[in-house]
Amino acid sequence: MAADDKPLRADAERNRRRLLDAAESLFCERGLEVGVGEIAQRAGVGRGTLFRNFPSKEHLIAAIVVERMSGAIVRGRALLEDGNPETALFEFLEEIVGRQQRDRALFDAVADTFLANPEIRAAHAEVVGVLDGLLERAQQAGAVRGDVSAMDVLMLIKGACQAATAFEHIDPGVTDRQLDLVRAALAAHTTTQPLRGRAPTLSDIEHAFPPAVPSDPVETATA
Amino acid sequence: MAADDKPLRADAERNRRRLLDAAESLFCERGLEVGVGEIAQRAGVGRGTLFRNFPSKEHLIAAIVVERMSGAIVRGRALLEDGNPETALFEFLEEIVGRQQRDRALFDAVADTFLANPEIRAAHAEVVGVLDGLLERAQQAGAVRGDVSAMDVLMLIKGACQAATAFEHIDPGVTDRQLDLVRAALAAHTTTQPLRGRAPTLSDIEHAFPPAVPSDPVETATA
DNA sequence: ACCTGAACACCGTTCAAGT
DNA sequence: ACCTGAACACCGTTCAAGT
Repeated sequence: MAADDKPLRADAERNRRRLLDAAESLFCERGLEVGVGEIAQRAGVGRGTLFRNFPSKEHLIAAIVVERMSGAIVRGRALLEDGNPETALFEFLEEIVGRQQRDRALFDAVADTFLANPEIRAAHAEVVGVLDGLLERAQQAGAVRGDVSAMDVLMLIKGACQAATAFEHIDPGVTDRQLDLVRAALAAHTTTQPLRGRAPTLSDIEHAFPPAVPSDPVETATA
Repeated sequence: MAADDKPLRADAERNRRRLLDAAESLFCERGLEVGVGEIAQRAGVGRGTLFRNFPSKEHLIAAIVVERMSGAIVRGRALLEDGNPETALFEFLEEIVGRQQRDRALFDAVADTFLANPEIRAAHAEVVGVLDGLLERAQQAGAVRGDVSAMDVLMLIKGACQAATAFEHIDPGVTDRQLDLVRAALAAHTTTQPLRGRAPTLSDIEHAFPPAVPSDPVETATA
């Protein structure tokens, strides 16, 4: 619901793209603290145009993150089609983790924006959906233990993501190494005791963030 | 090296403590974006006093993080004394992860500050040291696989940390669950293929951040 | 030596005026 | 409809004046 409702005027659409491209490359180069002024300048538009397209700088960041995530989703769907059940899951995990490496702090912002931004929540839900498909196939093939959920796995690869963003340029291979450890944790033939608690699910998150207000905090009338 | 060099005047020392306490509780309550003005006010001092004690807001945050980390270090040392080799390691991991839960975004800031702040690097090195001791004992007891390093483990628990900060209040038990998965990854009796790459070590980090300049970027002469 | 708060610089956001 | 850039608000940081 929402997103591409009104077809936008031609030049407006073009400006929006330019802003996204400019922001993406600037964020990649120098991190999230680049000013909106510089972004607008690089895009060849005024500052006001940026805020016409995106309600705030955070929304701009969120839009880029969403684009990145949908890239991963496409890859994941392809793996669901052809990939072999036993390995496709881990190829998808590598895909996700690999994206962290390219965009530095971009994904760090997700943790915060997560809470508020509905578009990111939607993209996240799709990632979990694809991951769930890949996971179930791997489980039915007997390659992965049956008592874990997609969100279990998503949390598990956080360490690999950190390795990718912070240490890959120092020690190439840490990321693969972390993923190997994740593999070991998910191996089906473990004689380890069963996991405590219940498998976390998407609705746990949805439940925590009700539709909510359009983000503007209600102003308290000053006596 | 550094830290408590000069014994500080009595009132100055007291102001420093008040600032740390005020900042700690305010950060806990409303996150890192609380203004320095409000922190100084809560501490009962002027804004200037804050910047006399801490070169920047980030340094203030770092100082709090360091205090928290040394709390964990104390606990870890105690576990090295008496705790039994097979379980002490995981008790320490629970200790670390538990701290994330209490302080919300406080530890998120570490990932960034990490790079620059030497005091945090020092505290971090101590954590790795203690963890290394606990890990080695567990390995010699045959409870944990022998091919992992302390930093391997530190990265692995990142997922558990995220669970602790973001999901524990929704689904109590996720953190324990994640730690169980870490346990499975570290189990000695895995028949999994060996890990790729080499075990990451502390000197990998040290090597990446040379003593460095006092943080002020050299100004480029104009024209 | 240390404290204070007014002043400064910077950056995200808005909005009246333009096309 | 959309674009623009000057103006605004906010916040981290500095510094001259005080004790």
